[in-house]
Amino acid sequence: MKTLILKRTKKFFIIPTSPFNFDGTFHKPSHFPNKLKLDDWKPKEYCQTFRVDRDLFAIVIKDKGTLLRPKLEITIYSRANLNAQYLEKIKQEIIYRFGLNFNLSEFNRLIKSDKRFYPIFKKWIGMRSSSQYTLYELLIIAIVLQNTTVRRSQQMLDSLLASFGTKVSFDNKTLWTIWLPKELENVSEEELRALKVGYRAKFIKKLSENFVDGKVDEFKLRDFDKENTKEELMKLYGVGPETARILLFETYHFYDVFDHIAPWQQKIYSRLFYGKKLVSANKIYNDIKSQYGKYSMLAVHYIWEDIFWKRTTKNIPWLEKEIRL
DNA sequence: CATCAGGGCCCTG
DNA sequence: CAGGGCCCTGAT
Repeated sequence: MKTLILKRTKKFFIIPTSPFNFDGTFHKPSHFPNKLKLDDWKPKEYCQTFRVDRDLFAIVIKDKGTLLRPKLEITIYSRANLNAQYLEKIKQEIIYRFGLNFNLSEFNRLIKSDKRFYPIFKKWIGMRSSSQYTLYELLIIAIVLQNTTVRRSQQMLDSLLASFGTKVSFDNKTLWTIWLPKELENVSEEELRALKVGYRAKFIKKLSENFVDGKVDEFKLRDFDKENTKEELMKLYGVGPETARILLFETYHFYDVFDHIAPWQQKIYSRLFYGKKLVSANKIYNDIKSQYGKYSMLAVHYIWEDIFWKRTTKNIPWLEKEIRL
């Protein structure tokens, strides 16, 4: 097992667009927690391992501002000394991944006319859709989520990390990071299957090859429109419409990717939006689209994360049943 | 004990 | 473009 110790530090500040919600942006309680943690969070402070190209860092982000005058203090932990140019690159990467420069004013006006859910929106005003990960990293997570229960997804990611991940120590903390695509080059499908990832072994193997071969350019896609980005993502082995949708929302910050509702999502939406056990997917789709339009997925995200936040302090029986840990 | 479906996708006909 | 099959696991 590889352990990386990061001792050198550099500090800088980022001013996100206002208003900004620190905890809602840097912590998404709906995401599954595995044992070998990739990040850590407490109110006003967030840290994670952080890949930029082939380099590996750790970052600590602290909330040093307010909702309306936001300010983030970033500390980068690295092995080598970082020059100003490289620091700027890391800074821009943080800004992109967490959507720190997005203008949400139109969305913030829209939610005011929603009498029923405005109290919830108001709690999270300034929250962004974000992905702490590189494209490849989020794809790996999306693949272990496919066609299984959350408990098994956790197990799969943990055993993959234990075999191929890197342990990173910094600032009296230890977190893990996902391997690079190239590091699976000499790993066979059988070895992956031995980690009980099932038929996903082939997906992980071929997907990693796709990245090594340069079949996709994470950064080029940032300039593509939604349809083209989706098309490019779906060229990757193991990526279908649902996985593409997750990436379009979290990695590429498209706010309206509410085009498909899976049965398990349908059950949770039914409770959230109608207080009923089951409402037809078509009705949910039409209602959400007509109310929130080009911010449909973002609006759903606010309501969705809110119930998972509530779940951290109180038991919600129907939700426990639906997420099937 | 057996059967089944799950936070989809690939492949076939 | 509809439908079967897929690795494993926990629920029934």
